[in-house]
Parts: sequence; structure tokens; C-alpha cells
Amino acid sequence: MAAPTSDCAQFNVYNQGCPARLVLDHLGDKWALLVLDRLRDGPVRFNTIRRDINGVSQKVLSQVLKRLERDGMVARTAFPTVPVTVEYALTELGTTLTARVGPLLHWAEDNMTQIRAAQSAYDERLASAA
Amino acid sequence: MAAPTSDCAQFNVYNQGCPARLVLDHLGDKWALLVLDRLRDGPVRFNTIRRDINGVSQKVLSQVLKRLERDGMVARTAFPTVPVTVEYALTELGTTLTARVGPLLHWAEDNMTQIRAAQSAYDERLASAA
DNA sequence: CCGAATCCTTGACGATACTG
DNA sequence: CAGTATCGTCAAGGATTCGG
Repeated sequence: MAAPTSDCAQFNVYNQGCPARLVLDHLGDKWALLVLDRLRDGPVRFNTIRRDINGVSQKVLSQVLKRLERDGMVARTAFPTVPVTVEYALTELGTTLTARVGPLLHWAEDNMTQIRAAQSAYDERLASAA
Repeated sequence: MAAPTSDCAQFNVYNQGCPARLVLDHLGDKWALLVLDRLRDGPVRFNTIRRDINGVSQKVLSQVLKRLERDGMVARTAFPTVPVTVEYALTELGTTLTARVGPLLHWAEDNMTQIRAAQSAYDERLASAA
């Protein structure tokens, strides 16, 4: 067995030291990617994100943003207005990550047809077997 | 608001037509990436994967493989020996996906230190606030 | 306006046992 | 060897309510 792309301590995903999980945990997150993508053009306010990303709850968006902030992907700025105004923006780290994710999404778009075809063929085989 | 990398139907992640989800669902999967990575060198048998990926149960590995097969990432080949021998291998689609994920993992490795630093700084700020 | 706190449902995952 | 079937646990996510 050759060396894997990212070691991950003998493939033990439970190992918190695995660097890949640091990023993958965000990718796996149902919303994080959409949030990052929404911030690509510059700072956005909380409720603007909430409105634009259809289906996310306040609680979850709050969690996601907090986590992205903790990981240094997003910067939170609160303006002492009344009522409070809060803006979220990509940090440099977050910007480079978002840039790397782009190609992956493009790959998904480019190969969507193939994936769907594979799924259909698979399902059809199942149906004919039954 | 400019066009996002992947449209996702006005950011509605629930929309199954979103091409990104087709791939992201796999990335979010706790094991799929490890499986894909394990297959990079060529066909591998079920129990070999199971042994090499520490911590995965038969059930889940079975599920993951079936899903990867359905999505056209992995090809399953059963040899009519006694007892049965089954091999899993990356398809061309799976190979290109695995190739695209690599850079992302490298990014994670390269920036792991920064991420950890951000986390520490964040946690420290929380502690001093308390 | 921006969130925190609470309750609740759902489904992912693991352990175990069994089959062709 | 390569799975399927069943059960139990547990945490993520949604709905709602309250606070600064």
C-alpha cells in the first residue's frame, strides 16, 4: 500500500491530529461551503446571509459562522450601531480555501451528467434484477 | 451579489439538482474519502479495505461502497471462486475525483498550522473574556 | 438586528448476529 | 469471504422562544 495523500494516522479518522479533517469537517458541513461562497464578494451581514441561503436556520448559521471564525476562515466585525450591525468577511485563509474549493465544484458540474447516468444505470440494473 | 461558483438554485441546498451536492455528499461522508484513497493503487478486496481502514464497520463500509458504486466512482467485480472473491476499483470518474481532492488535502496540510493558531487565539480570547 | 437557549425529531453510525 | 438484518445510541439540525 502506497502512501495516501494525507496520512491520517493509518487511516484512523478518529485521530483529531489528521490535518485533512480540519478542512473536510467544513466541507462535510451542510452549509459551510455555501456560506464561504456567499462571502466571496465581500463582507455580508448576518440576516443577509440567512435570507440568501434558503433553508438555513438562525441557530445553525450562527454555529457555522462561529466555527468558521474559530478556524480563521471568516472574520466577524460588529459595529456599535443601534441596533447592532455585524458583518462577516473571508479572511485571507478563507479566501484561499474558497479558491481551492472552486475547482472541485466545477468538476462536479462538469461530471454531473456522468454521475446521473451512472446512478440511472445502477438503479435500472437493480430494477431488472427484481 | 455575483454568481456563485456553483449555482445550487439560489443557494438552496435542498434542491437535489444542485450538482455540488452530488460530490459534497461524498466528501461529507466520514469514510468515502478514505475508501477512495485506499483504492488509488488498484483493486482491493472488501476485507482488505475493512482491515486497512481502522474503525469502519462492515455495515457502513458496505453502504459506502454501494453508494460509491451507484455514483459511478467505484467498480465492483465478483469472481466466481469459492468462496466468493470481490474486488473494488476506482473507475475513471472516481480516479479524476480522487485527483481533484488531493490538492485540497495538501492545502489542509499546508495550512494546518495557521488553522490551529487561529483556533488557539480564538479559544484564548474566549477564556480571557470569561 | 444579532444571536443564545431550549426542546424535539431524525438519521448516521456501531455492535451483534446471521446467510449464501 | 462478502455481505444482509436488526437494534440501540448519539449528535446534528430544525422550530421555537427569549435576551442584549
